[in-house]
Amino acid sequence: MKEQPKKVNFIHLQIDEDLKQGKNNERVHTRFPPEPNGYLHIGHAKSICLNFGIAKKYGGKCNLRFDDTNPSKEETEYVESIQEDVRWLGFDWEDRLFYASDYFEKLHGFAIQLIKEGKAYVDDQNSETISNQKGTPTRPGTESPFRDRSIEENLDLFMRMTAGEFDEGSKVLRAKINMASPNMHMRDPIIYRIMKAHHHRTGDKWKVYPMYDFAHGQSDYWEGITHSICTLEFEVHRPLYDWFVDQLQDSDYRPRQIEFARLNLTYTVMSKRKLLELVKDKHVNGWDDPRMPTISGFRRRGYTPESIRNFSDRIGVTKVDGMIDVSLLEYSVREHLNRTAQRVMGVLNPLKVVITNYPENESEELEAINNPEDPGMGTRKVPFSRELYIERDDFMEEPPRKFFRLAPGREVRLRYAYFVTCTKVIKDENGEIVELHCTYDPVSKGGNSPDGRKVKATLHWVSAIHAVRSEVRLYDRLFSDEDPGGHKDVDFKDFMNPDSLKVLNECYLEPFVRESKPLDHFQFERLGYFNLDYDSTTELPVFNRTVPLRDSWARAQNKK
RNA sequence: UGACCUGUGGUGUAACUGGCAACACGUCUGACUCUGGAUCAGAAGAGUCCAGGUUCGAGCCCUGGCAGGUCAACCA
Repeated sequence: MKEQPKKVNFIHLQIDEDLKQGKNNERVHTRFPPEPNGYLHIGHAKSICLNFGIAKKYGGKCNLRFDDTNPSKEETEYVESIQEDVRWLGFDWEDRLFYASDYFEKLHGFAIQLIKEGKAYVDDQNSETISNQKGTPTRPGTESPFRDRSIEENLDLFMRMTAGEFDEGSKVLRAKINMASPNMHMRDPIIYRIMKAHHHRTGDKWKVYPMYDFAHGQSDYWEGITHSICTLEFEVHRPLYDWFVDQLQDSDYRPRQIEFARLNLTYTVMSKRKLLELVKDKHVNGWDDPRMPTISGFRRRGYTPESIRNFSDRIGVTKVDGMIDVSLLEYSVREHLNRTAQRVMGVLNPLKVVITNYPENESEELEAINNPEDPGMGTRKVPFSRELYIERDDFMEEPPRKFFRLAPGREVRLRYAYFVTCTKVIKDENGEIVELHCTYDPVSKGGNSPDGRKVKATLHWVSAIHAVRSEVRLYDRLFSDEDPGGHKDVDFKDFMNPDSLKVLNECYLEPFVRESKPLDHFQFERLGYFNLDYDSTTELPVFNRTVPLRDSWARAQNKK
């Protein structure tokens, strides 16, 4: 499947420059370093495509590393989902699956080294006191009274912290850097804290855990990462990471951190904390709810890896913090699914049609094209009979100008079938239209008119007795505001769209869909792209609408 | 009253060591069509945050502003 030609971004340019200068023996090695504290979202997909994409472009490597330094938030479930998502997106870390916890021993040794060099000390103060002494961005901090403890005492205390002799929160290990630095992160950052929590990989072995800032840069260093790509908010951490690597460095090799702007999408939230809240408080049905911007949500919704990769490439990579219109994402799926999705006919809001001049108890099979964009996908047979369903929206008793579909006395084409003319409208006692009578023209079989007669519209339809009754779930944006998380005084949940999920139970699809497996993609002609959901049973298939087709009729209506 | 980062059509990105601001999405026309889809053809829309400066020439360089973002978790 062809993908767009890859765009060059500023990171590629910097790598080119590094290569030209012969840095790091001209190696290129990146990594994708998620914390396993939630499911991956589309913003992570951008980072995954970037990091693995760079490795591919430069003939280098890309590691998958879990930054699992906080056992209180991390779980194996997340580790597994993350691997599944990265693989599904089409990327391979080969044998390079790592964990920050792989380095706990080394990190601990490094901390001891810093203590011995007089570059780290144990502080007995509580977090509030330490925080107050840090100062503010505009005012320098003040030094801790424990800053000048002897190396021996520091060593002894740190070993006893490690042994679990002290309570959580009673002591921390801090790097001794500069309390007056204009960069807050250099003001004697905490590098180890006491935590008596069970770790998903190291179990109960450790009573002290390294802070992320103390683990991340060193992990990159030990893995031989050359380009540590991360998001903008870590820019101010870079001097600290460099400081730690300075204490370790034993050659010319050094990872270079490059920051880029995280992805923001309109009408959604993109923070794990907020997504977790939606899941925990049951505002959605789990991390893979098709309305979620998670990779698993998009997968279940019917997005394809190709479309997400193309999207990632189209949005580019910069340091400008912007907001991408979801319509670009939708364009990306439509573009891919248009070329690849099996076409099928399905009626979402059925209106019964009786072809009065078609014989009773008879049926025939008509040939339909599986994908007009790809003749290689072949054709299939669609059953036709006297009683059909068409879309309610495709009939109007009093059609306005420019409504081309069925109306009393009007002739339209039933796709791949016949020309039919509406002869009678049947209503119930409430005046509700319940059935249409039509006649068909037998010589128009297949949908062609031998006499060259034109018809303004082609409708999709399903033979009533052959139809597969299904449930179809229609999704709309989860939030009604462009930037639900961007309001200071309003909680993002206040913007939740009450109509983000609409379930239709009386949908009729052509028999072809019986063959499908969960996640199979279809275009329901004239409606949109859909895929089979995991919730399907043999009695009741369930389909998700991935994205509707562009609909210029509906758009024209909306403008009024 | 700090440090760091960022300012290019509505949105997202381009513009090689200065050389007529380009592309995509979106929007709007029209053509074609057995999907009011797709496709094709075309249009509108920015003079690059502002003000100076250097230069034959500045989105790119310099100076000074302005605006936005990030940083004060024993989170990552």
